Amino acid sequence: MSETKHQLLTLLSRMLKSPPQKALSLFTSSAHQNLYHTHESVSIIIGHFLSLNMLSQAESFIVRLLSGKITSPSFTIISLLPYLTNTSNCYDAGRVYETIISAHVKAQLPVEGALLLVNEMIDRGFVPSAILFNSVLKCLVKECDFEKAWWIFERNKGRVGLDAYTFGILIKGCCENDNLKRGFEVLSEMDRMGFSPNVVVYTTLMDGCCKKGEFEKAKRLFFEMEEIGLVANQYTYTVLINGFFKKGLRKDGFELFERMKREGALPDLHTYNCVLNAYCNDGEMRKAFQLFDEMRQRGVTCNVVTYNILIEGLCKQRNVGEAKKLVSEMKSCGLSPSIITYNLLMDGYCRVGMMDKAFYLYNELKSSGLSPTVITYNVLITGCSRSENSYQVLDFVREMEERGISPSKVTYTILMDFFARCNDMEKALQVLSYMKRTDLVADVYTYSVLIRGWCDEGNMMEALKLFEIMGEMELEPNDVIYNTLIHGYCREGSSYKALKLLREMAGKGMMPNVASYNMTIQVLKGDGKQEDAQNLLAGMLKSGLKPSNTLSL
DNA sequence: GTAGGGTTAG
Repeated sequence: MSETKHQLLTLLSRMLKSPPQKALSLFTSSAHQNLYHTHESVSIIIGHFLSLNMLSQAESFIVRLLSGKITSPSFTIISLLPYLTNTSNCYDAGRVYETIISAHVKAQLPVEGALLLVNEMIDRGFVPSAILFNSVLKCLVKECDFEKAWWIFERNKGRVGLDAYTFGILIKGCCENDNLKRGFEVLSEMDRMGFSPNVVVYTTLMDGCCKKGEFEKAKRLFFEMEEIGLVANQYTYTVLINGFFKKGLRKDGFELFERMKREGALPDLHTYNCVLNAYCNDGEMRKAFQLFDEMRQRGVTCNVVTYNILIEGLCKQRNVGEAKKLVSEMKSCGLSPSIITYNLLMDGYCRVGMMDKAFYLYNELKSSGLSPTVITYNVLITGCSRSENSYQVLDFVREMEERGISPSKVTYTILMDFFARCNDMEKALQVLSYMKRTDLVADVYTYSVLIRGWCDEGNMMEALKLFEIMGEMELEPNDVIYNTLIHGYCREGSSYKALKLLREMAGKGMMPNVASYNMTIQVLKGDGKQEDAQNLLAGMLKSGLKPSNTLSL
């Protein structure tokens, strides 16, 4: 008999005679001696725990096994299972399954393994608890495999434990997968199956409605929820308030915030951050700071996000000095600036042309242990490309790639914009073809940059080609693109082409800018098309725009 | 301890 085999047998017999904790320590210390463990030795430990109803110990032991911290990683729990659940063992096989599956989920192993075990468990006539089933469902939804989660639910809903959480997880999944309709179906299904929806379920679905811009549906859910006697909590209000603000419904957002306070649902950190963000986006910094005081007076502790919101507001107003002071303030409150804080402040400095300060912060963030992100580089590259530091643009591209950060669609667009502004459309298009070789797809912003480039060069043929490609790709051109093309056509004196685009954009409900109107009217006049010019002027006045002073008819 | 809300770049 080999030396190690002898050691193992000795160990096994000692473990069998010892109480669980002692057995475990014997096992753990043996793991350092390069002993090759077998299913028997591992199952003795787990069996000890299970037979003494020490489920959490068994579970944490299995988690350690699964993460390869106890024995070789090739030791899979699934191969252990037959030893634990065979008929000669006294353990409750259902409980063994629950313990192992739960450990599997906690160890964040691929969910397929857990699913396999759930199915096996069901096939052997055991009923997974709601807690267990939910945790597996949640994993599937998290891994963006919602269809699979749905299928598992549909297939097993009569054979597993279910509760309100199950439906909450499914509704969240529906919303994240852009399937609001099915979210509502889950809510009815829940009712049909005899489970009462709770505030969380309603809140989740309301959040989904808001994110899809379906405010009427969200409001209806809110009323429905109150009708069945459920009381909205901080989450419910915050979801709605944030939803309103995100869609520009400022008045509704502020009204709901006041109502929330009246109803006694105390706004918390998230709520205040939402409302603060709304003020900052409106440039209402005075009101933002009043609210900042209010939240602190009410004992709500602000966090890094709160400061980031205020810092962004100040930076967007070009008040980087005050923003910098807030960073010092947050530090003195014991809050460490996050990478977002740095990105915001660097962006602020870039916007006011203080590139040296931005570079200084870039070095500071690196030495503070934070890692620059693709956004960090996008900020710096944009800053360089629009300042005297344009020679540094490619240095930062190189640096980000050296750090293993892949350029995003935004990075490529910034670079296209940079070359287009240098009147180097050849390079700009090279960037586009480079981007297409990755799996990134050009969007409206990308095309607007290139179209503006061609228009600035006076090459309307190429600009129009890109405009047509956008149509083929079913990308809806925005007002920036229309205005750019209109300017281009006016510059080359093509009054009717400009007029056609003006009408096209108005037909799509977009508002041409004043310059587009002014230029088109002037070019029409130059072409002797007085009637068209007059009509356009009338249309312009009707939509509330003021013609420029230089316009004489 | 199994479900819900807030911040950055073109």
